[in-house]
Amino acid sequence: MASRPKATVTPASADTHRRTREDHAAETAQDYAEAVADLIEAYGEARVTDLARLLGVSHVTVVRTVARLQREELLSTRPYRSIFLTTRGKKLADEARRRHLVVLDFLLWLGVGLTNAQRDAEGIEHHVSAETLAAMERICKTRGPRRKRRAGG
Amino acid sequence: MASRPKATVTPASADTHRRTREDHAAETAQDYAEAVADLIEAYGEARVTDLARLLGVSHVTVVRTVARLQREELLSTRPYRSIFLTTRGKKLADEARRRHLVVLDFLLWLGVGLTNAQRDAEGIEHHVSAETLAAMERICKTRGPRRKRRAGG
DNA sequence: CCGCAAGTGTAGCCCGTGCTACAAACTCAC
DNA sequence: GTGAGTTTGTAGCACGGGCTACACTTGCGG
Repeated sequence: MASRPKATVTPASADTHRRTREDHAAETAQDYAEAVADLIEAYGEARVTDLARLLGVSHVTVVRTVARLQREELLSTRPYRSIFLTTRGKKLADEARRRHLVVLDFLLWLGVGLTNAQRDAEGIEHHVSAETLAAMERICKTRGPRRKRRAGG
Repeated sequence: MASRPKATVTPASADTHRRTREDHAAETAQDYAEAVADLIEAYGEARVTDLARLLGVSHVTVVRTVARLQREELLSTRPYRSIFLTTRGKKLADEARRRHLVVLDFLLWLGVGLTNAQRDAEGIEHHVSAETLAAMERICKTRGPRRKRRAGG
């Protein structure tokens, strides 16, 4: 195989593709930060069980992930106590929510129905660069809300 | 905590969040199918090493993942031989590439620079529902390509 | 035909995230 | 204060996917 023209795929493509464990872990972190912020806002505190329900996983998974995020200083908690966001965690949550909202708004602007817009926003928000996010914001503004009547679907 | 108002988060939110191992595995499958298709087109065959380079992971990772995808009948290969797409694999690759192109085109339409558009498309393509994809296509067409001069940056 | 480099495969490790089953702590009501 | 029910934590398993180190094939060039 030494002879065949090597797949001289530009290194860039590898870069483009590379989505490592760290990326996934970072997504999880954002989801948790966002969820904790939501719960605190809604109920005054975030508990393991509520997080589990909100995120759709077992409480065990939450416990372990919260432990990891605590190691990473995004959350803080003590055994059998509720969960808080650290300063860094708050920042992360804010960014995440902002992204989330921008993407969601944008999808609605695009004409996507609420249900799908919400679902897709969850997935997309972790993958939009600052540039794309800015473009989304811009277009939503300059062209005015084009949705309204579709908000139900 | 039996008393406090339970986080009566709509079950829907859990549904919205739930992104399981299977989702990740499915994304990987799409990436591999797409990559294999690309390599076959470009070089006539897909080999482990080329895939590794293209995807930016070690050959070992490729070998194991290819084995899994072979189990799932998306790819076929034999030891030390090159890798083929099964019928199902081809179908998956086609869908993936179509999505990819639509998303990429759309991002360019949005005014995002090529580099970021490519990177973001990689991430986003796995998370757009059929509805969103359709909306993207529609808007690209009805409003004509608004990019061109920005394709470089 | 033989050796060597490139390609491919295997062993074995780590980590994140999912689970069930079980144990411990907590809290409320009595 | 105590018991019951809820919540939280722990043990132990599975799996995907990342890696390095090492072993084996392959195929080309001499």
